[in-house]
Amino acid sequence: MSGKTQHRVFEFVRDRILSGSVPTVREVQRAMGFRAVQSAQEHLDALVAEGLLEKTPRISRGYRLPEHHSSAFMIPLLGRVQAGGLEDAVEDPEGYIAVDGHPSRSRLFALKVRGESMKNAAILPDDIVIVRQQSSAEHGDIVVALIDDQATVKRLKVTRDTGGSIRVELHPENPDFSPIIPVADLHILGKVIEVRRQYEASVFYDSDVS
Amino acid sequence: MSGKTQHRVFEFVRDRILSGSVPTVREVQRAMGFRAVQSAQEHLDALVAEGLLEKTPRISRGYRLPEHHSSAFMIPLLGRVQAGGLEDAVEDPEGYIAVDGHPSRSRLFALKVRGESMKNAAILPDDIVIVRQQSSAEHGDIVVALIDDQATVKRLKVTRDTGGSIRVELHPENPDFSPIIPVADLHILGKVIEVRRQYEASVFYDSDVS
DNA sequence: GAAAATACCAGACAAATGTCTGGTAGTCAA
DNA sequence: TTGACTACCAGACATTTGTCTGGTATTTTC
Repeated sequence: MSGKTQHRVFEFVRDRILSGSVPTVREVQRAMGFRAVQSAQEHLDALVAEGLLEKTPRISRGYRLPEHHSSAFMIPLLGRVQAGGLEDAVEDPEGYIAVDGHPSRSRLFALKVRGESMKNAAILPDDIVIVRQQSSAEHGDIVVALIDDQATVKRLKVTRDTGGSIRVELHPENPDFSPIIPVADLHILGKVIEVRRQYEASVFYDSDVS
Repeated sequence: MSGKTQHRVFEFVRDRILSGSVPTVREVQRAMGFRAVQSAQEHLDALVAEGLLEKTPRISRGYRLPEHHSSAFMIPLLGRVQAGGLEDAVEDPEGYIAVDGHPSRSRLFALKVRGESMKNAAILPDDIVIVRQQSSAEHGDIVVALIDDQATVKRLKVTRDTGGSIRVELHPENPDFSPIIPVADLHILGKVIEVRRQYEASVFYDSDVS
């Protein structure tokens, strides 16, 4: 980054892109207080030349952050996921959350965990799991599956019984719950690739305190 | 959502917005195969009227997803935090991660957890904690404190002993570890407000499998 | 000191873009 | 049949926006 103004331009553009609205050249101009469009344009060109920004020529708001600098984007936080799969649920998300560092941009969604069945895998109620959409998974993956018309988070186990036939089970990570052996078809919605838990609003209670 | 075409328009626009590039009216037109701009415009107007989209009039690519007011931004992921506090560590972050929904933009940083001392609080080694910088905290908060020139994540407990004097302890959430009762000054770096764990790269091993 | 580089400004033009008016064809209910 | 409604089309216009040419100071480099 050459100069100080350059840096300010970059910060402005990066913040705008991260917040979801790419600025126009003239918006950069105004934000920096330039009286000429060209001043902003030149800084932007310089940033592109330095590899800090990327752009698509001639299309409005065509600036992007190179992959390694952000890859941040928003994915839907779904409410109820029930029979019928994701299509309906994606229709009506509870909100959106920012993720980064994941390649499969479009096939991600987030879900709030219900119940304590994955407690021993350090996944608690109200945690948010980020899920990559896929219809199959491997042994050991934590997956979101549709059981009894309800989305549930479980560990997938694929074993081979004495007869040599393959056996698929969904294991909770909590001794109080029993494994689920799907009789019919197992509908896997996706694989959990990240877990998040926010403490901010939560209230901690400790009986030791008077 | 009125009709089927409406639905396709919404899906197209939503996917484009989530992937970071808001489409223009004419891009919607072309994607849908309309021969008139107005056809796309009307569908977009309808979606706005239904509350599925929001827009800023007269500005290009001015469509947004509702409740998308979440301003995502990047915070530094720190490497070693040692004596001397945060200042030095923030200088040289290992990288940046995207967060959203938190108000205190500038006073956030992220840290990778080492050790299993918070296992029973569902915080595992290599988890990433997002920390709000503050020098004091309340009973029950999970905090990052500087112990022996090393940043550590613990539960803060403030109790009152029989004499009535206040007693501050840092509790691990793992029976294999002992509580820390700081003799001298306790240097709190901040409060943990979020925990994240990524599974993507991790390898799950289960001895049941041949 | 001259040449090059930096950092900005003024003004313009063509394309992209949001928006408008006024159509047609089909469906559905009264 | 009529009228309302939906879904689309044709064409146009005013801004917005990316891009360009040509300028002026100031600083840096040789």
